[in-house]
Order: sequence, then C-alpha cells, then structure tokens
Amino acid sequence: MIPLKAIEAAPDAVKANCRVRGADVDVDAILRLNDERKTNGQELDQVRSEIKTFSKAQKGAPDEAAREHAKELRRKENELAARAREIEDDLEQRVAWLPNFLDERVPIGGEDANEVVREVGDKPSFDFTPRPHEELGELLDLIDIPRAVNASKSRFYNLKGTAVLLRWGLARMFQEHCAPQGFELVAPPVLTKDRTLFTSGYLPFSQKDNFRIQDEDLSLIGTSEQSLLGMHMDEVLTELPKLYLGDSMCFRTEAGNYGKDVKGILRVHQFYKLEQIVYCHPDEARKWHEICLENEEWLLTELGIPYQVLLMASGDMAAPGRIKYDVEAWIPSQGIYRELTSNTDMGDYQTRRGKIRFKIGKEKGFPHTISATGFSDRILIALLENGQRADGSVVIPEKLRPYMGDLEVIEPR
RNA sequence: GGAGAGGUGGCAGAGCGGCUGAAUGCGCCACAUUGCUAAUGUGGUGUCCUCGCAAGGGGACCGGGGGUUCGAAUCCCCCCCUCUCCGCCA
Repeated sequence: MIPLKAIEAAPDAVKANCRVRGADVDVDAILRLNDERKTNGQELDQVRSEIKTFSKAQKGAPDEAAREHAKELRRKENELAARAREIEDDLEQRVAWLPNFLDERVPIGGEDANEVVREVGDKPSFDFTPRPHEELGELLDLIDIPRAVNASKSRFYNLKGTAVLLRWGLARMFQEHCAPQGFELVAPPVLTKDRTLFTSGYLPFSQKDNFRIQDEDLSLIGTSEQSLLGMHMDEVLTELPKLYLGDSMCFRTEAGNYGKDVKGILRVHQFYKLEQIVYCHPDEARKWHEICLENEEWLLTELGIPYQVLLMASGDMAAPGRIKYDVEAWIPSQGIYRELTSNTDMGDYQTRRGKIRFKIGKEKGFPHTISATGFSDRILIALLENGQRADGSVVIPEKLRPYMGDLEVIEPR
C-alpha cells in the first residue's frame, strides 16, 4: 500500500512508477478524491462538534425548538458521513491498485531485461538422452499423474513412496540449515479470508489465482506467505526480525495458463512448499533478502543442482515487489533453466496493507517483509533429472542421504 | 449442529443513557529517593484523520455494521469472534 501522504508529496513519482510497472491507475483521481475527503471531513467534524456542544448544553429538558435544531444538525451529519464513506471506499479501491515503488537496482523492462546475476554448478553431461522427470517419476514409481487426474483433474499428481521421503528429507535438511539463523517453523492454515489475501498483496491484483470456497470468505492459499502475513494483521511487533519457515501445501488455479507446461509437475494446482518469511527492520531488509537467497542457493549447491540467479526486471515482478531474485535450476530434458525459487523484498507494502507495525523502544514504523521460497516440489524435477543414469535410476545427492536413511540410488521397480 | 455466557486501552478489569477517551490494578516511561538490586513516591503513558510555522484546536475509535435519542461504551437489530456445556469427529 502506498500511503496517501507519499502520493500527495510526489504524485509524479507515483505516476512514473505506474507507467514503468504497467499499472493503469488514475493518480489524479486519487488526488482529487483525497482533497474532497479532507474538505468533506472538515465539514463533518464541524457539524459533529456543533452537535456535541449543543447536546452538552441541553442538560435534560428537550424543548421543541431545540429538538428541531438538533435534528437538522443530525440530518447534515448523516449526509456528510454518507459522502465520506463513498469517498473513502472509492479512494481505498484506487489506492489498492497502486504497485509498490521499485528498488533502484531493478532493471527496467520486460522478461528480456532480466539480468543473470550468476551461474553456479556444472551442468551434467549424459552419454544418453536424458529423460524428462515425468518419465523418471513413472519409471521409479515416484510420481503418478494419471491416477491423480482420475481422482481430481489435470495438473494434479500423486507423490509416492521415496518421493514423499525426498520431500520430507529436503524439508528437514533445509529446516536444520535455517533454524540456527532464527527461522521458526509454522504450519499455518491453508484457507484464509480475503483480508489476508489483500494484506499479502494478492488481492485485488490476482483475484483469479486462488481457489475459493463456496459461500465462505475463505480461499485456498497459493503460498504460505499469505497465511503468515495474515497471522500478524493489526499487531504491533515488539521484536524484529521475525523469521518463519512456512510449511504448507499451496494451491493455484493457474488460470490463463492453459496449455503451458502441461507435462509433469512443473505447473500444478497443488504442491508442497517451505517458504522463508521475514519481517524485519527497514534497515535490515536488504541483508535478509540476501540471506534468504543464500539459503536457497545453499540447498541447490548441497544437492549439486546447477542453477542461475536472476535479478528480475520491472515487468516480470508482481505489484507488491520492490526487488526480486529468481533462482532457476538446470533441467536437462529441456536444456534450459527453469524457475525453482523466487525471493521478493516487499518493503512495507504488505505491512501497511495489514496494519502490521513495530514498536521497539521509541522507534515505531512498518516492518519490511521478504518472501522467499525455501524449496518446493519443483525441486524434485531438478533432482531427478540431474541425478539420472542411463537405466533410469537416480542417484541421491550425498548430502541428502542422511535424511533418506542413507539411500544412495532410487532404482526402477 | 443444539444451549448458555461474553467481546472495553499493552494486559487484567470497572462502567450499563449526559459529569467517561474511559475508574482501578499491573506493565511501561521520566524524575526523585537509594552503595547496587529491590522497594517507595511524584508525574506521564493509545491509535487514526484533520486545521496550524508552532503552541494548540476540532473529529473518529469501548469486536464490525446499521438504528433509537437533543445526547450511546451504555438501549434495539444484524453480522463476526471467543469461552462453557451437549452432540459429532481425524
């Protein structure tokens, strides 16, 4: 949420930001409404003040003329109050659509303007044609898509046997790495109300991305980020940073992605994710943004998965973001890097929306938030494909073995 | 799902039509006292909107929304939430 004061102070900067981020918001209308809100509010306060002093002078006895006068004041008050509500609703709606300001490091442009920060790891070379993960998954009895489709619909999958152990093992491994930094596990509700989605900045922007429960003010979360922001709405935090690892299933409609990545488990309606959520002092946001990225990279390095880090361009970032890194893993069957994790610094955009404040000593303000994937089920794609051998078996990375009962290789059944 | 109770400041807890932005206690801050700590005393201690250079002024907020009234934290209606008992249940 961009505060009204900031819009008043620098309307041109807000307009420029909208232009760069492709947001169609009428900033002048906001300014006009804001002015009207003030003048209308002043009249309202004036009338209310009159009502107050008048009724205070009343001292019990209600005479006819006095009543008429008071009723007239009340009529005026109702009128002005109704108008105030209209103005505020309109204003709120419009302001809600304003995207966050960008960090100065963000490259301006579309997908093509994304910058490769670094490439890490050696891409495996195979003396056979590497199989795509969905084939390996079937061969090794790890992923059963047809039967999940049978029970649900397309874009669902059954994770089976050792694959579930992989998920658990990875979660444990990542958690053990992050815990000493202060990250605390939270397995939150996967259904949240609209206000929570608004706070995290998913509403009103991506209305269609969440599955909605009929006749309820509840939607399935697309990421535990949503729950973990809703968690602290209206709170005044007295300690920062607050570091969480959100453990949850995530649900996405993938509306508008028909025909895209239909094979395998890259783009699905439901998946598991361990998410790093940071609430921190504004001065520390940059530091934690980098730490979260290091954590993501740590895991991939430990697993020997080649990856690249991308600094995302303005056009490739959702409205709440100030700056975002994506980490993409090498996918041998496709011969390209694909997004595995995503790490966004939201500034105070979300905490302002959710009225999440901090008060530490004499200092008050809105904490900054960072949402960064730890890992999600997508990592299995990279794990299987990069670890595969000619016979379809998959070698488990050494560092992961302790979490897998020392299992070294997953063999075809 | 059925029956009852309740939602007040950072917390606990009064108030149940005007003198209440709200008693009292705890916490917190400042000052005083004090070898240190503890204890004690005095004062202060919410958020938001708005006018003002400032000092300061006006307004809103006692779960949310509507209503009654000259006047509502207090009365009425609707919704949400919490607790207790019963039922059901992984």
